[in-house]
Amino acid sequence: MSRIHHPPPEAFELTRMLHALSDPVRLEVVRSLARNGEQTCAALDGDRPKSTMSHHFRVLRDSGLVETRGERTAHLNRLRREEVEARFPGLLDAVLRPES
Amino acid sequence: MSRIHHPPPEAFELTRMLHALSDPVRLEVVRSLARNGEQTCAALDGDRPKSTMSHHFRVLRDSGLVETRGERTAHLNRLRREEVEARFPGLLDAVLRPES
DNA sequence: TCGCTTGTTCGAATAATCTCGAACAAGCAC
DNA sequence: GTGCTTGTTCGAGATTATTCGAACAAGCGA
Repeated sequence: MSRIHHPPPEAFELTRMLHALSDPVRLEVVRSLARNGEQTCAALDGDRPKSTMSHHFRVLRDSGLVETRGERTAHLNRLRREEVEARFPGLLDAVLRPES
Repeated sequence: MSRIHHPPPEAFELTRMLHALSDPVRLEVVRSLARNGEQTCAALDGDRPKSTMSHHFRVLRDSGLVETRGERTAHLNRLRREEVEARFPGLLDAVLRPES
């Protein structure tokens, strides 16, 4: 929690979001969130250190792709599908195709 | 000329292409090519040094977004629209929207 | 309270990217 | 040939990303 800030859709920047999506680890996280809905950070690390994942989640949050809800001790992450779709229509669909 | 290689669509990698698109200069180049068709490198530099633009064009080529045709002394660049669309449907449309 | 769990933050090392001047290659005109 | 133009390549510097251990904060249960 604390200084976790989520930008409003008007503040989304395309290049920032594309950069966030251009990392294999983060892209896999986004796909898992799209497939399985809300998940904790722990469920999404691929045996990677927590500090590494925390960094990736921060990049995803700053871009607007992910919202982290600090419920209880475990944080829940969700994909901001509607907001991203409204701001950059078609982008998520293109990136989430299984064969991509 | 020389070692300019253009990957076939099967070799396109999504993360690589997203990274190529995540730079403001390169995104502007891609948009200009989409809007105006084939253009030389000189027509696309924004008063940036040639070596800088050459670097960006190489990133764009390696990702599969741009094809450079070495006709005469001036090289012509074109957006590989159909190939990108076939490999990652919807991606270019999403990125080329004017309001993005 | 103590211990356990989940994530964040800090700091540092490593790696990758971006930028740009200088030198080079190739085509064209004269 | 010389000169001019267009781009590439090389090299270096500066900036930014990525990775990860260590320390920290906060919630929950015994």
